[in-house]
Amino acid sequence: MVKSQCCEKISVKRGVWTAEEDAKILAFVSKHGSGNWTSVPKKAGLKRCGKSCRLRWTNYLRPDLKHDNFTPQEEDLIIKLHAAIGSRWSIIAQQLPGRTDNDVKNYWNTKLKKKLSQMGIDPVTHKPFSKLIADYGNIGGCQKPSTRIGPVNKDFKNAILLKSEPYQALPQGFRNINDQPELPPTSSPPKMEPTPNSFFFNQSHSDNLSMDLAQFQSIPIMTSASNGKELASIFGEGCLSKTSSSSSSSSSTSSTAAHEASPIPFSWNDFLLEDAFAPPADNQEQDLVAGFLSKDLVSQIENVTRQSWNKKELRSHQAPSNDFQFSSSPSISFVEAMLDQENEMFLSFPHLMEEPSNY
DNA sequence: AAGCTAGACAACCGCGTTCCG
DNA sequence: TCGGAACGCGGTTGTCTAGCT
Repeated sequence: MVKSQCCEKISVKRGVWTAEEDAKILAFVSKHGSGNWTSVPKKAGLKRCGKSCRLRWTNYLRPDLKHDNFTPQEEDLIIKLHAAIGSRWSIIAQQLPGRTDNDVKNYWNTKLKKKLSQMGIDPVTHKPFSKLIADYGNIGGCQKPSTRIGPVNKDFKNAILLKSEPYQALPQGFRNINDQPELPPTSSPPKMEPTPNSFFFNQSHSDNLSMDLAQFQSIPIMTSASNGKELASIFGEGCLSKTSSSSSSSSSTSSTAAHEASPIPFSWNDFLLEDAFAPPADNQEQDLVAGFLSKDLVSQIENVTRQSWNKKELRSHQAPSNDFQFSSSPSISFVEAMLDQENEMFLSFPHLMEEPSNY
């Protein structure tokens, strides 16, 4: 395997850090500050590459880091942010003081994904597995399964296997937190339809908005970063404190403090993406929701989604983004609409696609 | 007691972006 | 403007440990 560039030049130590090495890093940083990590190993007398030193510092040694367990409030925030922006761990971590992106990522991969799966929620899309099963069933009617349906999410598969008793499978304490009935059975899916016929987050669609995470990530956020209300409205109100502080100050700290000051039991249904897109009940509630997010986060999410969108446009050579729409009927499911969109791309750029569609 | 397994988390890797000469 | 170095990020792998057989 090819080693990273900085580690090719000299023979460097790898693996677990010793207390002596940590002490050298700490002593060096306290004296010279962090930065210019490539020179740190030499100056600090370490046989590590600079990149490794930087990681050790940022992920473990920084004095402002918390090393205790994640609180339920932090869990709550991680899941909601993941539902909104996906695996942008660094952005999520910025909303959790004392936590690193690595911490958040590891916690998600080892704990939260599992918990959501046990709840019958797909941790990738934040939709109930029952809905995904229904969508796959719909696809089966018009697709060639061997060619058009991608690999099913591992958690999805696991959850199907667990589907017989998903709720009962939860630990006792977890059930107490939730205190929600089991997710709707396949026969009575949640209100998910119809699919919006545009990539734009159009207010006119908000009543029946149902979006996949990937779709959301592609959306250039059309709201004002100065208030963030529309963006904030994607979050459910279940875990928000009614005594939330003003929306001008940030953030996770204030929201966490608000949680602690006036705990309101959150609903795991909040983490279903379609619920997250449901509009707040009224303006007052919208204000409360807006207070949930810091301005920094709102603008960061804006930037991320904008960049994502710009890249998408460049790659696809599409017309301006507001012309980029599903051609499908709004009455079909989102998955079908995505497949339609993919099919259009197949037809437009057959030379770029390995597997042209026949339908 | 030994071997196995799963969970937790630290560390690494590769790639994209930013910075700077 | 360009190219290389540094940095940041997300995904993946490695290591340690506790619990179970």
